[in-house]
Amino acid sequence: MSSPRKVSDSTVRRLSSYLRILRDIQSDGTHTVSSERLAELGGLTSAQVRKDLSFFGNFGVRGRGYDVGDLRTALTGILGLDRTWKTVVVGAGRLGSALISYPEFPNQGFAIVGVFDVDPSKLGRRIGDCEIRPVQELRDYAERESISVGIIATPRVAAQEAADHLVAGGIRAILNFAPMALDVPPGVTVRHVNLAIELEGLSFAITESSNVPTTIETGDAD
Amino acid sequence: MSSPRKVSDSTVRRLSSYLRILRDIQSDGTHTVSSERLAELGGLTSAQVRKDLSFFGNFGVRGRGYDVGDLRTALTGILGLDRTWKTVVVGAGRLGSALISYPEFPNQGFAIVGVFDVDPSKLGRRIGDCEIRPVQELRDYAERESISVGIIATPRVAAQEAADHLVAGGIRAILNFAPMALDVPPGVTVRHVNLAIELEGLSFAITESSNVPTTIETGDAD
DNA sequence: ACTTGTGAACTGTTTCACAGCA
DNA sequence: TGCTGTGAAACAGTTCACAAGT
Repeated sequence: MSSPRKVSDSTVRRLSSYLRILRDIQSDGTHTVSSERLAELGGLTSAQVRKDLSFFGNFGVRGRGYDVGDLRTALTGILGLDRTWKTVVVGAGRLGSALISYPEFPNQGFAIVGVFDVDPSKLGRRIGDCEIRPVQELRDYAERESISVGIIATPRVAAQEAADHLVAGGIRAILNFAPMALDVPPGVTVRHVNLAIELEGLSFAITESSNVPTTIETGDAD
Repeated sequence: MSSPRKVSDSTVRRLSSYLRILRDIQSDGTHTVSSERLAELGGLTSAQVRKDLSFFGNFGVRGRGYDVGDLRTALTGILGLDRTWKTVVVGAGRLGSALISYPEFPNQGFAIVGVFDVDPSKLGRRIGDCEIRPVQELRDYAERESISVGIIATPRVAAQEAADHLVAGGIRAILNFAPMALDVPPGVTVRHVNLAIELEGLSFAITESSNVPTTIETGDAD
C-alpha cells in the first residue's frame, strides 16, 4: 500500500521531528507552514525537508506551503502512530519501572499491557497498571494477547533470552536497552538504545576537544 | 596531541563496540584478534574495522592481527575512558533515579556525584550515594566541583533551563533524555537520547512491513 | 511572486582490492 | 602465507538550483 522504496533511518528520525514541530505550531494556531520555516524550527535545510516529505507524496501546495493539520495527519499515518501498539516490558528493575511510567510511551500509542521479570520475589507486585509476571509466561502471553512490541530492560545476560521469548511469541519490534547486540530473525526490527555508547561518545568528544585546543568544532546538538 | 582530523559519529560508535568486544574476548583468554573476527563479532565488514582503526594509528601487525590487550588500551585512551568524569544528574524523577543506579555509568568512568531537582519535597532525600539538592545550587556546585558532564532527566519544560545552569557552571558535555532539542553554545557537546523517536522508528518499521507483504528487508539489529 | 518537487552536483561513508610487510 | 593499511571505486545521503504550479 505504501511506497516500496527503501527509506533511510535518518529520514524516519526527521519525520518524527517534523511531526513534533507540527504539533507545537498547530497548538499556536498556525495553519500553514513552509519548508523553510519547518527547516528553521528543526535545525535543517529547506531542501532536506522537501526531499524527506516528497519521498512519501506531494503534501505541499506550490507558492503556499504545507497545511499543518494535513501534514500532521499524513505523517502520523506514515509513522503508524494512528493506532495503538500493544507493548510488553521485560525486566522490572529500576530502568524497566521508569520506562513503564514514562508518559512518552502512551503518547505515541504504545500501550504497555504487561511486565515480566525472572525474580520470583517481584511477581504479583504492580507497576502502574501492570502486575509483574514470570518470564516463563512471556511467550504465551505475547502470542495470546497479540503483542506487537517488546521492550527489553533486563541485565545484559538475560537480554538474548528475553528476545527469544518475544520473537517466539510473535512480536514484531524490540526496543533494547541492554548493552548488547541481539540476534533476531529477519522481519523483526530492533532499535538499540545503548547508554554506554552515548556516554563513550561524550567522553570522546570531551577528550578530543581537550587535546586539540585551537579547534572547537563540536557542539552538535541533536 | 591526538589526530586533528574529523571523526564521524558512526566511527566513534563503532569504536565503543570494538572495545566492548575486546573486553569480552580478553576475558575468554584470547590474546590476538583479526579484523575479520572483530567484524564478525560486531556484525560489520573487516574493511570497516581496519578503516576505523587506521584513523587513529597502526595498531595491527600484518600477517598476525591485533593484540587484544594493546588495542583495548589504545581504544580506552582514544575514547577518554582511562579517567573519571565527574557527572551530575538533573531531575530526580523515575528516569533520573534509574539512571543514578545504572551500573554502566561508573563502569565507563562516569561518577555521579550530585543530583538536582526543583521539587522541594524531594530535597535532602538520598538516591544511591547522593543527596538531592535544589537546582538553584546547580550552577555553583558544577563550577566548584569541576563537573564535566550533566545528565538531563527532567520533563521537557525544565530541560533548557537545566542545560543553561549546566553550561553556566562550566560543564563540557550533556546527555539529554528530555524530548526536545537543547540550545547550547559551541564547545559543549550534546547527545540526545529520544525515546519517542526510537518508538516512532519502530512504529514506522512495523507499519511499513505490514503494508509491503512481499518484501521484508528490515531486521537490522544495532 | 512565492514555494514546492526534483534531477544533477556534491559530499561523506562504506566496500573493494591489492601492495606491503611479518 | 596471512593479514594489515590504504588508495580507488561504489554507494548513500545532502545540498543546489531551477522548472513547474498556483
